[in-house]
Amino acid sequence: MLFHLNILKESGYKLTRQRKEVVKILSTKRKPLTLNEIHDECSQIDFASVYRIIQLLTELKIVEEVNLGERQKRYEIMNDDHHHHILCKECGKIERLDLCLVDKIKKLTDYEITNHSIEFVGICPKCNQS
Amino acid sequence: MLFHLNILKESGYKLTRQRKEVVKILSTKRKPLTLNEIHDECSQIDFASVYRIIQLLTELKIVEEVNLGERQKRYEIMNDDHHHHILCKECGKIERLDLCLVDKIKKLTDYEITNHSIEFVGICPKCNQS
DNA sequence: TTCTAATTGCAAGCTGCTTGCAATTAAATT
DNA sequence: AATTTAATTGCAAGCAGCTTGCAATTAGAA
Repeated sequence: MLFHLNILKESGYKLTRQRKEVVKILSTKRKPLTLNEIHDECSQIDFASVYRIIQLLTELKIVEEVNLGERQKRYEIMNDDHHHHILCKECGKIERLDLCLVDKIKKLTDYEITNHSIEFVGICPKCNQS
Repeated sequence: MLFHLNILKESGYKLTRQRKEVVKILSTKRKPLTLNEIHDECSQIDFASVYRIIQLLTELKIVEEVNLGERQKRYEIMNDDHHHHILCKECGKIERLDLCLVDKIKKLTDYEITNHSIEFVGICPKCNQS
């Protein structure tokens, strides 16, 4: 929380009531929330501001985008414990997975896995030259 | 192509001009396309029909959803060669990865990986009971 | 306390689906 | 081959979730 606010400050951004509240919500919940869920938790912050704050926090790597193939993206506070997620198709519950090797997953969880996705984003060699 | 059309037929769906054309486009391109890209390739098919055809093809597992964290989902014809993808942040190029173990990826590609996601979808034990 | 550039709230607009419904059509039946 | 009818399509309208321009507000430097 304080650590994350420092990143904001040190990067030259103002510590507004709105930014502090959004960071607080994400730090408390510690799970991937949609923009709407974050907005719902907020007292008196416009949706557009939540949107812009989350954009900024993502750029600064204070939060991380989580994409579970739902209609909307989710956002989770970033710590140094890299992990992934598992989503229940039926009830929508999202749990956390602390391991990321595919083969081990089925042994590690009691879920009946119906889908998984492993996707990478990066810069291709051609783009990397220029 | 014919194989995929048979699945449609055997599942009791009509082989319409529109369905055949969408399957043909996906079979020819053999890469993940957005609804808009599919619609653009079509001659005279309404967007809503493309949408409903893709929904059906996905249910029948003739096509597979591909989620690369973009604004829209993509859809790719499904064969028995399970694979994943790598997207270039700069130029948007999407390449195919025939391996799916994370650690090996960086050695297997010349991309500079900036993000990856491994997400699972399934049925949680509680939902599985009921 | 004053000042000013950064930030916010408001309102309008956009993209990418999603749906209801009447018209059309594939294919089963005659 | 013609008829029939339930499935499928096109059209048009609508919606969720984001995105942006701009005037009002405010954090924090002076």
